[in-house]
Parts: sequence; C-alpha cells; structure tokens
Amino acid sequence: MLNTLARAFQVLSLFTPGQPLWGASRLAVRLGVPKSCAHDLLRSLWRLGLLERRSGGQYGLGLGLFTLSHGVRAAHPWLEVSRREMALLAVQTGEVVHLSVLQGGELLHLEDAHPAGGPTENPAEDLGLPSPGLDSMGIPPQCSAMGKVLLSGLPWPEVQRLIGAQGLSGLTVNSINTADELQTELERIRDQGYAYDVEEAFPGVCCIAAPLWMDGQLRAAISMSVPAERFYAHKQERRAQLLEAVGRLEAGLNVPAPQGDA
Amino acid sequence: MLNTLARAFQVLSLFTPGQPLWGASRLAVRLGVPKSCAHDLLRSLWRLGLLERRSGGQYGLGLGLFTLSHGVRAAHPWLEVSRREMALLAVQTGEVVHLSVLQGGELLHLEDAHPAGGPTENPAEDLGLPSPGLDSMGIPPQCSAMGKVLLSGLPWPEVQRLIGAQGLSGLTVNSINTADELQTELERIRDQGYAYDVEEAFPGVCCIAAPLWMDGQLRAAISMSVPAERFYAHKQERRAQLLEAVGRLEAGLNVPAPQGDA
DNA sequence: AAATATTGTCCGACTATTCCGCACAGTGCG
DNA sequence: CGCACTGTGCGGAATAGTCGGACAATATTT
Repeated sequence: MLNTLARAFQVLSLFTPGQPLWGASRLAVRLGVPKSCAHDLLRSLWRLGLLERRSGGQYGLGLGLFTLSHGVRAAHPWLEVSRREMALLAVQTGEVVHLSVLQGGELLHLEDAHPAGGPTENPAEDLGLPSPGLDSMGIPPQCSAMGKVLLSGLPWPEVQRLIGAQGLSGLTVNSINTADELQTELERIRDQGYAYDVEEAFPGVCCIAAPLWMDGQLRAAISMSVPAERFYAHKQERRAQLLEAVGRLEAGLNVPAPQGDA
Repeated sequence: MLNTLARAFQVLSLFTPGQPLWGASRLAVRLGVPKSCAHDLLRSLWRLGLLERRSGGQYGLGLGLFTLSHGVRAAHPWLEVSRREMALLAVQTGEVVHLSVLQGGELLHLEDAHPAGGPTENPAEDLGLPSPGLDSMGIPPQCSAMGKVLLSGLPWPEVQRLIGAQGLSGLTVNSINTADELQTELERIRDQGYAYDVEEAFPGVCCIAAPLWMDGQLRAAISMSVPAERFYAHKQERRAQLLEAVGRLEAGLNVPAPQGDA
C-alpha cells in the first residue's frame, strides 16, 4: 500500500464546505505530521492542479479534479441517465432524491436531485439535516433506508462482517440495534423490493429507498427523503412513485441499444 | 515534489473513454516501470476507492472520486450557476455550449450543455470532433475561441512564456501561426469582449467565446460550438445570445446576496 | 484437448525517495 | 515597535517505494 497516496487522499478529503481552506500549520496538527511534511503534500497537490492557492498561503480545492471526474462519468454512463430520472422524480413529488452506492461498508453519496432544482436555497436545512454540504458519510448504513437496501444486496455473512467491524450504534430510538432485527429487516426488504426509514437516522425525517439492479447485480440505491408528517400521510403514494421511476430507469439502463429503430 | 503522487495522478489520467480498462502489464509498459510497480499503483488506488476491479484483474475508474468532486463543486458554487445558464443557452440556440478555464497553460474543460440534453445521442460526432468523450485536452489555446479568450486575460509576457514553451503549432490553415498575429488578436478580443474561432481548430467547426469575469478577474470562458454553415449565416445572432447569457450569468454571480428582499 | 504464451499477483532486498528538524521570510496583531 | 503566528525552503537520515524474480490463473494457440 502506497502510504503517500493514502495521505494525499486523506488531505483532499479534509477540504469540506465547513473547512474549505487549509494551511500548512493547521494541516500538520490535523495529520499529526511535521509542518514541512504537510507543506510538501499541499505543494504537490497544488502543482497537480488538485488544489489552488488562495491569498496568504492558504490552499483550497482546485478544478483539476474535474478532469478525472469527467472520466468517471464517462466510465459510468448510467449515472447521467439516473440523474435525469431522479430530477423528474424530484419535480413530480416535490421531495429530495438521492442516489448512493456501498463502498467498503460505507455509504457513498453520488447524485442528488432537488424539487426546485436550485442550490441557492438549501433543501437540506428544510429537513433539519446536520451536514448540508457534503455526502451522508458517517451515517451507519443500517440507520437509513438507502443503507438497508444496499446491505440487503450483500450476503448475510458479509453484512455481519461489516457490522462486526463498526458495531450497531443507533442514532435515534427507532434505529435497529440488534443483528437479529437487522437480518429480519433485510430479508423483508429483499422480498418487497423497497425499504423504509421511519425516523431511524434523524427525528422528523423519513426515507423510502429502492434498489437499482444492473446486469443482475444490486449496485446502487435511490431514496426519497420525506418530512415525517408528509411521510405518514402519503407513504404508499410516494413509494409507488419511487418504484415506478426506478422501474423506468432500470428498463432504460438494461436495454443497451436504444438507437435501433423498428 | 512527491513522485508517487504525480505517478498516481498520471495513472488516473490514463483511464479515458477510449481506454477505460487497464491491467498491470499494459500500465507497466505505458509508464515505463516494472510490472509489479504498476500493480502496486493500481492496487493502492483501488483500496482508496478511486479504481474498481473488473473481471480478469482489469481496473476501471471507481466512484470514489465523486466524494472529492462534490467537495470541489461546493468550493466553486459558480459552476452550478453557470451550468444552469449554459443549459438555457443551449436549449435556446440549439448549439453545444462549453465552459473552460486555463490551468498551467492548458485548456481545462469543466462543463458542457447540449441542446437535447442527452448523452445518449453524441453531439460531438455531429460536429466531427475527434475526441468525443473527454475534455478538449491537447488543443492549443490559440486555436480555439475559448483559449484565445482565456489567453486575453493574461499579461502578454505570460502568454509569450506559454507559447514559448509549447510553440505555435496550428491545426488548420486558418490557425494563428505567429506571435504577432496572436498579440493583435488578443488585443482585439480584450477590446470587443468576445472571440471567434473560424475553423481554426477543426474544419467545419466554428466557435464563439466570451470571458466570464468574477471578482474583477477573468477566470473562465464560455463558448458555443457552431457548425460552419450555420455560423456564417447566424454569426451576429449567436454572438448576441451568448453575450446576453454571459451577462446574465455574471450579474447573478457577482451579486453575493440574492436572498435579501427589499 | 494439450500446451503455450500471456496476464495478474505476491515476496524480499536495495536504494532512492520522502519524511523530518531546523532556520528563514512574510504577515497580522497586540 | 516587537511579538507570535503563519508559509516556505534546505539538507541529513530513515523509511517508503522501487525493482526483479517466481508463482498462479486465464486466454490463446496448436
């Protein structure tokens, strides 16, 4: 394992909306390395175009990452298709829609769609979410509808290994706290093809999530975040809308050649 | 300069739409390093989530990059605003719209908007562009309207340094080939606030580009790619539409607080 | 189907790389 | 005006990464 790479990746991950600027000194104490070592990291990332220099020797995220990120989009065309279907669903229902995958036992947030479609107003605040800017990192998979759907695609021993490593630490009183509960829940989700999150991660926030099957594999999940009161009133309707959208999406994705006419 | 980082970045850049899978052997000969060294690189990038393993020990770009790329979007909110204005412009005119910045003397492509809005049909092929997938890397800045606009924001000595390093190698008979020509052209662009590319990069393709000023600095450029015949017929109209859109965009960007009412 | 020529993967020793301590320079603050 | 805090650059020392080889698994050929 290349140590420098891991360090550099960690550095880039530190640039969050809440902490968008980093200098050598702060980075050094955060990483627990000498000041000049942190400086080397920053300087190298800057010369690669991944960071840019702001005034006063502070560094912020640069645009260079987009070169790579465009490559990722090209390698995963289904993301673009999903994004459009998600936008439609968000507008149709007026709810926030997310798409995530499971990576190394962690939820990795990839796309989102907002009903108004504007990042000017912050829809996350309406729901009272704590970290509006970045991904839903840190939320245990078993506490979200999204995570439960994704876990349901894994064999149970694998799930055990994951929760064994991180433990089952519930966020609210509704969270799942025992392995048995989780196993039952995952089986039910596998059978019915969707999952609920009834204020299990955040009070007042409910979610409905459905798996996205591609090439016979559960590779991603799409969820709708619904404020509790609206959830209890329109549960079935929202679920039907979500499942219909995901169905359309899967139909479009698993047909490889849409260009051939009749 | 951290060598490992540069190497890893180079590796990631090799994953293009034309060559989306890499194995240890091919990577080794491409990089000129031993096989096992290339393997280490691939494996480390995989464990970071930046690559994912396909069947047969082949590696492809992974989703992990999106974690970082979302951070970049959050650090540069103007990208999101630009994207929307570009989408409007693309639909209004029926042309392909691009946004780029200059990074280390190279054109760095950031956003694009297509009139139909679909990646299913490939708009680049309609224009006969050679590299449909990725960015416009490799095109010398002085051969594109975009590049000329961005160069016009630099002091002339700086431009000289850049073309001195890379030389003036024209792509078509219309390309600018001498430094004097370029200097005159850049001054004109600076004055009039837009640039044309009359089949200077690719035969049959013309562009109109305008600078995007932020905080008193020329930081990006937006261009419209127009097929030659349509360009010659609707030059002024397209230019006006582009400039109007950019004007709206700048107005929206340089007003920091649009939420305050009267 | 057998054999071959690829490939991906792993291990251990060397050496060049990066890490680290220190000293310098620039800036904001008391 | 001085201080304390930043970012920055240099050289020595040790760790990290490179390198060559051997093994295993797959694909290709005969």
